[in-house]
Amino acid sequence: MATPPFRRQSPIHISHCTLAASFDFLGDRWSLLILRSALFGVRRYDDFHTEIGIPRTVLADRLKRLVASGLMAQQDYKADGSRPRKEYCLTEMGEALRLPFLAMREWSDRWVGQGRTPPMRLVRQSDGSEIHVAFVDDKGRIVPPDDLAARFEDWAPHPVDSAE
Amino acid sequence: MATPPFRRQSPIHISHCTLAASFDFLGDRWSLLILRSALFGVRRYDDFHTEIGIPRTVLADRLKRLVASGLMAQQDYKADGSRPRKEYCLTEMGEALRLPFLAMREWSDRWVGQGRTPPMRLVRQSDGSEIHVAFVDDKGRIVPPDDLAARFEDWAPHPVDSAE
DNA sequence: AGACTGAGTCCATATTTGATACTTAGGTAT
DNA sequence: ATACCTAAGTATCAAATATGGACTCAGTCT
Repeated sequence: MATPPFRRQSPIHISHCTLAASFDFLGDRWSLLILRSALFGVRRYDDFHTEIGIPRTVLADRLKRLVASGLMAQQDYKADGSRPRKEYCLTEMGEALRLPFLAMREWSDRWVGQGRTPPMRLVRQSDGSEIHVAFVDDKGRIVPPDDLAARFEDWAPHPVDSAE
Repeated sequence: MATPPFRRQSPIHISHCTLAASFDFLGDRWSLLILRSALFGVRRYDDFHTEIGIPRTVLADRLKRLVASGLMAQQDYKADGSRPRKEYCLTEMGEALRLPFLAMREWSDRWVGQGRTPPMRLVRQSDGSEIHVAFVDDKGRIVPPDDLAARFEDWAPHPVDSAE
């Protein structure tokens, strides 16, 4: 699977592709940056605003969409000396993005951060050993990328309802 | 690392974050869809156009950006009975996106494709066993997500030059 | 009561998108 | 050699989105 053969069409039609469907609600720069911050633990409107530099209108819109698509949920909180407010926390669905985002981070550290020491490393809490994202088979062995193959199911087409 | 503590700021400033930088050139719906098709083996302008339904002007723009950022390269090709043309192939850098994209696909099959049988599975070519994307440590053992920790380097800030 | 603050909304302008039509260049058939 | 065909683009322009600044709102603190 290292490099796929030339094709005129993808084997999965775009209207049946959950990956393509997910790009509808998280496939834009601002949503991705919000999710990045959220995965680091940021939760509040103004914190997203100042950290990301996103226009307030766009932030309000994106948070609404992220909540609507189930990635984030509003929660009440109350800081001393101020009135109760809402914060935006990742749901289990949103939290599950950590693996793909960390895979993406390894990619960007390697290919965008050209030789610079990555600012963050992942380690095993228990013994401090370095951690990476990789393909593994069902016996827990690492699979080299060129031993990969794709199997396509014969299925009655059920279009993905574009979660929007 | 299961759920990170609440923070007012991300530990990595956005201007030093290679992940955030990469969202500049691939963090939009169309670029992501083009890359999805490209990872399946699609290479030609008109094939992208008809498969994705992207407006021709936007396609031209996105291909230009993807080439400029090093993810794709133009190559000559010649089909029988027609004149030489250009096609857009993934570079090594673009090909390396397969892992993060497949991680993302597993996520979307699980969370967007709610219980439906995923249209594609990854298997080991050699023995057909099922393959997934996971965290592994340097001894090749799978790491459960809650045994993960992040280590931040003390580094002199070198802003990521926004590859644009 | 009045100032403060986080969390938004409103509005005018600038940019991007999307749909359709047009252009280009070499190969092929006549 | 001429006319036609096709993939790969450009041009144009109305409609949709994004941007940035000002404005609103509702509890808290003084």
